[in-house]
Amino acid sequence: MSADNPTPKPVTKAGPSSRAKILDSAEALFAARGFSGVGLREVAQKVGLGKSSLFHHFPTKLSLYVAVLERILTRMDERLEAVQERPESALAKLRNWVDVVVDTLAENPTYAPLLLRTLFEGDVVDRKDRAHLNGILERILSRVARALKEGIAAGEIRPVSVPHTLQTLIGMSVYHFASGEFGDDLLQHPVYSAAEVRRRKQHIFLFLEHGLAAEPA
Amino acid sequence: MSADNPTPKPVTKAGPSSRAKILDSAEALFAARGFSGVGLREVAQKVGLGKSSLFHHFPTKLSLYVAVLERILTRMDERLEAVQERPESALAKLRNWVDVVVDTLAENPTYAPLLLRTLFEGDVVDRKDRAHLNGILERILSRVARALKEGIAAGEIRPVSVPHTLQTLIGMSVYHFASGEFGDDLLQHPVYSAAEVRRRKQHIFLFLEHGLAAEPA
DNA sequence: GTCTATACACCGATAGAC
DNA sequence: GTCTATCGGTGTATAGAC
Repeated sequence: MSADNPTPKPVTKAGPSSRAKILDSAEALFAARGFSGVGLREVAQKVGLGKSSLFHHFPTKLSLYVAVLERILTRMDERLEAVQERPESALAKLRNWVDVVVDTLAENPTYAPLLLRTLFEGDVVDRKDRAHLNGILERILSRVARALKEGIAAGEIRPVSVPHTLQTLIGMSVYHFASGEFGDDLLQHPVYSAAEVRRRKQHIFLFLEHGLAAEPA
Repeated sequence: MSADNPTPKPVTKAGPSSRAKILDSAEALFAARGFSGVGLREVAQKVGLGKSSLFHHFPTKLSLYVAVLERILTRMDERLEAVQERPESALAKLRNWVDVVVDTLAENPTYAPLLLRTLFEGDVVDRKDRAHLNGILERILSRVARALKEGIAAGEIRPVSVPHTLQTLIGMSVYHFASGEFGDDLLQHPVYSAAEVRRRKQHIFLFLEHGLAAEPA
């Protein structure tokens, strides 16, 4: 792919590398205004470099964007990988993953907007990069899909459509934390406040277990 | 607001006005690539006009964008208003609205991406226009919120957080139909195909009523 | 109401000095 | 590895003829 490491990481640490600083700044800006809405001029200024210096680290604007996404997806994947998968019930596994995903999104307010954007800004990323990013994304989703299938096979979970359920889970978590000021207005509290994050988790858990109905069908 | 009608509608019809044709073209392009990703040159070309002619109908690019959004929100609101609100159960009302919203999104593939975009492209629309658009949006959401509150008061619905439930409903409907190629890949069928639209509705209905659990708690 | 011509800022990207 | 200077192109928006 087009966002390889030019410098394979200075293990001899000496503060954050320029590359990391560029990624951080670009992540914040792309999350707020999308690929087309951000100019490299602005990124460079935020990093404290000249515009042309960016091209030493990333050959094109697109490669920078892809590198930002790759870092986010990788980090999310790593955190999910670290979750213990003891022989639990499928719903308990699901609950654990929701817990980690919500925590990760809540701790990194750039993640949800950027992830959601790339789902329908598909036009900007070309086929090759998209395939690479989809690979990481698929690792994440396949974990959940497997748990759903096992739960259904065991009779623990209704025979739902697995893909539609994945879409619902993404909507309940990623969309919520990407909803910006609209979400703040709706909740009448900041979406990213500790209290609302807790409420969101609770809402998702209970929704998964009971839906809306008050009395069991 | 900044997107008023210069020509207050030619009731003497003679084919679609330039204004309507501009709105149609802009809607398709903005849905696909967002505000910053679309140039007026491209819009004008799609309409079959010169670039400068657009400024006769809309004073700025932003006013065109706002006009597109306003038209979508208004149409959605009108369709929801037409739904009979007989003295039904709260869950039945909810079901009716989900039915109409999903149909409207499914029949107009530009709606979901554009609606979802504006939620976190908040920076582009200024305060005044945003207030106007939020007004229409609020009319839509308040209907659902009222039904939820009534259902909770009547003991028909669990004592959920109303705002969080609204977010979940938006995620389940708007996000799903905005998920583009990613959604197609996940479902392994086109999101907008008749069969998948039907499945989505069914999925939402059953999820609202039961969640995921197979056996009543 | 549509056109051509134009203004001027910014875009992503390159060349080459240091 | 960062800089200045510059390239060609496009961005929104305006002026003014028709």
